[in-house]
Amino acid sequence: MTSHSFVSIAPRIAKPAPAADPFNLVGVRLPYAADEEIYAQDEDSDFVYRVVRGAVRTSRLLRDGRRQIGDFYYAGDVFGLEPGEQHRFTAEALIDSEILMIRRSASNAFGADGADLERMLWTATAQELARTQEHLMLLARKTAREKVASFMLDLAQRNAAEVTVLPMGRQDMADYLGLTIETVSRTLTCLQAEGLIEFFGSRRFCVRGASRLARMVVC
Amino acid sequence: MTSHSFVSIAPRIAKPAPAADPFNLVGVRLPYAADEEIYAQDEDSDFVYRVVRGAVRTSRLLRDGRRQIGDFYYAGDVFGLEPGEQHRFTAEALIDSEILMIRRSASNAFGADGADLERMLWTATAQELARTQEHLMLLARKTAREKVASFMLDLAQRNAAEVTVLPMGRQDMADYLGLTIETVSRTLTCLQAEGLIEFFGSRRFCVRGASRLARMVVC
DNA sequence: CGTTTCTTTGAATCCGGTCAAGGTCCGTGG
DNA sequence: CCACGGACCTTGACCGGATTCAAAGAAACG
Repeated sequence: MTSHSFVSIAPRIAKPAPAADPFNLVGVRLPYAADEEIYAQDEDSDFVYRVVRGAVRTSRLLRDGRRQIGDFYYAGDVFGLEPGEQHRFTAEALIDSEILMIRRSASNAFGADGADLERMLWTATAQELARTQEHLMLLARKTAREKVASFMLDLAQRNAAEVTVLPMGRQDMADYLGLTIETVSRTLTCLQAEGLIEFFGSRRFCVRGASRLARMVVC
Repeated sequence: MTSHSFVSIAPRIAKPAPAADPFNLVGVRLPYAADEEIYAQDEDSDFVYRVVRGAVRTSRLLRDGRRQIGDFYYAGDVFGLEPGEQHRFTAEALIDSEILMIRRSASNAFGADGADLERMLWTATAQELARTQEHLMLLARKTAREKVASFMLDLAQRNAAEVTVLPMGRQDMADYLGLTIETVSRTLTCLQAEGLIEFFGSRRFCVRGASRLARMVVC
């Protein structure tokens, strides 16, 4: 297992100014190794998390072993705010990561800061819902080609650098896209053969035909 | 179009006591005919809605005509609280319905009542997220049989009566489950042949093998 | 290096989609 | 009351994209 890959991905949510950031006031920073569990499915928890460095996947296991990945989270992203009493997904570090965690109920104990936290939780939940809806469309109504193309483009677009590093393996991609690992692999080979993307090894790639790629992402 | 079917489905969220219910304080009731639009995709809106009587579907159209149904809502359910500035889905009445609507920003204008509204919005959004995640699992990792079985069982379970009436047609079911209308129809025929469900016409059915049906709903 | 794990490729299969036709339900009007 | 028409639903035959099973190839790690 690679445990020191460096990944630089732009955050999904702009970090609030430090002064107004509830995480900085009451958060705790913890390191996690690759594949280490941050919290478990069905575990109840009162925390919310933010990726400081690294990358995280949330996943859910069905009884018969089928696995679905809920989402991937990168530096700056907030996760773990599933609304119920207990987590419906497991969260694991994809690579070596640093995670900031904060007690949700802290919002009651702080005056103005509590309101800030509340507001942040609300915003993050709303974003989470929007992202889940987008994921839903992808799963329900897209072909394997479209799924893989969306995924690669999405990843590349939140990366300033020319070359993007995949923090996850093919199996994780497959479980996110609702495909098998073989289909993902074949589709990537195909996209590369068409000159839309180019791989350097199996984890590093860059987009060659961004506009052509974008055109095949129906929305 | 049948426009006066009677549907009795239990609400997803228990109605709050009238005194604490923000809808009763500032809501407006409106009637909608079958297939009438309540709000449109990309329309921006400051309202939240509750089904008083009837049933509603939210759906989203891709450029090339592919349609995905977000969810179905029945009496007592709250909908329309997609977080962004504008709606990402269209909402339409499935059958003749009565809808209560309330201005979201009303929460700022009312003291304690505003807090109640805020709390209700939060709860409803959280529930919406949970439901969307469930829908995601269904779409990504279930076979046609499992999808249809889940759907029928779910519908039957929130119905006190012996016979359940489907407020939507086969096309709507298909667009919800990520299948074609033919596959839905075939699968229903198959489930009926196996004695798991029984149809009386194409809209009325009851579950015969609830436990066998439940067993095929992986979760 | 040798071993293990991950990825790619190939061939065969199958589930669900597509295309096409027939059947049913239901409202309307003769 | 029955005949007609249109929308919706079901069924059949065939097709194709994705899965499955199997094996080879590449990359990571000790």
